Amino acid sequence: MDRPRKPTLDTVASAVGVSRATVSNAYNRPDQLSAALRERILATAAEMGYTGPDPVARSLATRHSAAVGFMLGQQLSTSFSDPALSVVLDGLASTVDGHDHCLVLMPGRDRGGPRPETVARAQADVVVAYSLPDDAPALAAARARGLPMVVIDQPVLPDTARVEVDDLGGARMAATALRELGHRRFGVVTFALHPDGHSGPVSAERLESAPFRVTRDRLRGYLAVVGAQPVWECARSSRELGRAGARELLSASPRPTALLCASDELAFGALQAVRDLGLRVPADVSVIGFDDVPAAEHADPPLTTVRQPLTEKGRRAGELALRLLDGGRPGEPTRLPVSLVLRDSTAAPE
Amino acid sequence: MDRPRKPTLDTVASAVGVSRATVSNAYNRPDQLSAALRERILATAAEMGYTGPDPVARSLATRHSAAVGFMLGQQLSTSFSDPALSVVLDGLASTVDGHDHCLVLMPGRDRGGPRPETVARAQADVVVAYSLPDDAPALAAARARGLPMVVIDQPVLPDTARVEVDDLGGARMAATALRELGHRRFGVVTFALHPDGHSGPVSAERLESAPFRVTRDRLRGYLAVVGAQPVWECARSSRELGRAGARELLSASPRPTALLCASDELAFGALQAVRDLGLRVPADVSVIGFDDVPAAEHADPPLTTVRQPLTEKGRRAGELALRLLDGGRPGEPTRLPVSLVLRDSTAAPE
DNA sequence: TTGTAAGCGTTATCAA
DNA sequence: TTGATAACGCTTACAA
Repeated sequence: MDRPRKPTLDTVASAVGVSRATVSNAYNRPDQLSAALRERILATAAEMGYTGPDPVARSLATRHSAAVGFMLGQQLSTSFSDPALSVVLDGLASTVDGHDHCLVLMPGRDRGGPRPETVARAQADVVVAYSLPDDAPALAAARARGLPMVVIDQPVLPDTARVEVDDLGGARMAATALRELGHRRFGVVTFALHPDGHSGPVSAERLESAPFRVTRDRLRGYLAVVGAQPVWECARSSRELGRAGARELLSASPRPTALLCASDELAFGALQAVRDLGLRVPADVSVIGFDDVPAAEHADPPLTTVRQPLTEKGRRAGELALRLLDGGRPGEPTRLPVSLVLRDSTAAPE
Repeated sequence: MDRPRKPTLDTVASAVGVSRATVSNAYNRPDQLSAALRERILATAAEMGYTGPDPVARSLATRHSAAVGFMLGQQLSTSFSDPALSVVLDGLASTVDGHDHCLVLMPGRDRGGPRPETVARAQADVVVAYSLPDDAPALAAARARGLPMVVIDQPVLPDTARVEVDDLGGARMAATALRELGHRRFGVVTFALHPDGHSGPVSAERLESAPFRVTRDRLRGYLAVVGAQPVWECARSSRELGRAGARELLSASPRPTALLCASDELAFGALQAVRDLGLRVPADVSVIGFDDVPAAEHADPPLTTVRQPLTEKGRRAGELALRLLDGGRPGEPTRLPVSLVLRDSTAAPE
């Protein structure tokens, strides 16, 4: 079988007996040629099985690809499984969707982010980076390419648009509420401070050198209020790891009366850990989360947590991305408010 | 300011004093030149701010872009908010991630799928279609481009790889279980049969002409067992719509003793609707779902549902996509098993 | 080990 | 309204 070479603009052009430019115009600038000719071109094209300009060639010529890239510090699949992240992406997607751009999710991980080669190859006109460590190679790669960038949460980079939240203040608020209820012995469960897969207790030194700004701030916020207290780091923000971490913290004696978690996912695990030990929330142990993901209010008991406007965060990032695409300047960082949502997982210690 | 034209292979080549091909080799085939020369080239490149071959130009020359496209019948943001879909995408993403391909999510909606123009422009080597109506223009567009395609759930198309599940059998199983418990009066809550945004009661004619195979099969499965019973269609698979639909069905008299839902999301809404009316699940009304999303077992009460292996579905689709990418043949459809998971939302009628 | 030359399939500018 | 012609930036035989 003689492989039937795919028709191109040229093929169609010579079939119709016009120039390539004219065929191009038939697709891109209908007003540049007579309706009759255009009709004829389109008909012949259809007949030949030509589906219109090749997207890659077009992108090469126009130098843009109508796509928004997205890079994150975890596995690609986290985009769909982490509740907080997926709400952010929901917001981002709805913005991008409305403007008919594709959303390009980049794979891979190298010290907390896609590999630089991946970034160098990704077909996108702008990228949004989600909570990458300050030193992620992916960041350098994106900059080097000169890709406009919007950064969610971190890091702070010159010439990038930014959307962020007051993690420090939120954490402080949460810890303060607990202290005012009378709690004095705390345990803190956090997700990764460093992209090294470590799980376990956290030293002050490890905390201070952490490249994940968000984690660092939430932790600092907690500790600023409650003083030096045991901290357990989980490699990822997952229920399972939170459960294990909380169990470790709860095995200390005297036992902490309150658990401060860096995310709702971890808090859900902590809730489970308390039950595992035959204890009750909040009678024996108070648990507080961070994010206010949709599941927080349906947890058992409903989770007290620090709310950040996740959908809005994604939406804003999307708007900024589109603006950069149009040649706009990054402008001042967008700072979204946080607030404490009191539910039933917290109470005064007995 | 004189806009500093971005350096290209050519620029670098002449700066180093070699040919363009050699610079290209320095990046793509390190073994084709001496280490020393390569070193020199890379150094000069770095110095000039050249970040390596432009991805679009490279794609044009090689005719592939290391990206897997994904198209679905709902808004882009559903990818992150629909529990069943996001688990499927989780599986797909983890496969794609491991092979260092980008995942390109296509936006837009036109009769249940991205607009054909969008598909024509998307930069991907293969596309995965998720539960698109048989007549979605997006499908034709993808075919026309000659993009290899893997179809999840539907439609059945020649020359495409396929992953599917026995929706009909699963629904039948669920309905049978309820009948055997003694239920005789049912209500059925379904998501869209047609991509027209309609919500309300469903006629037999509307059911039979439905272009959404999955919906049709689940419904047929239910009705085959329970006979002609009232069906309420929701425009989307959402808790809110499920709640409203269930409320309608429950207002009939005599009241149905069991609600058959086409998805867990709808079932969660139905659970709520039963409570809204001051009734109890399962004492007054039994509720059954479909999918077995993670939240099903944590629902109140834990939801009886038809399990389909969602993660596996995505993972298989990913593997098929990668195989097609390597020039493989579509092969036989992959059919994944379903099973009934009995939890606490079903019981014998009083 | 390096270079030459012919693509890859478009868009865009400007003249006819 | 249409057509030359020159980009766009790269890969890859094949020849040197």
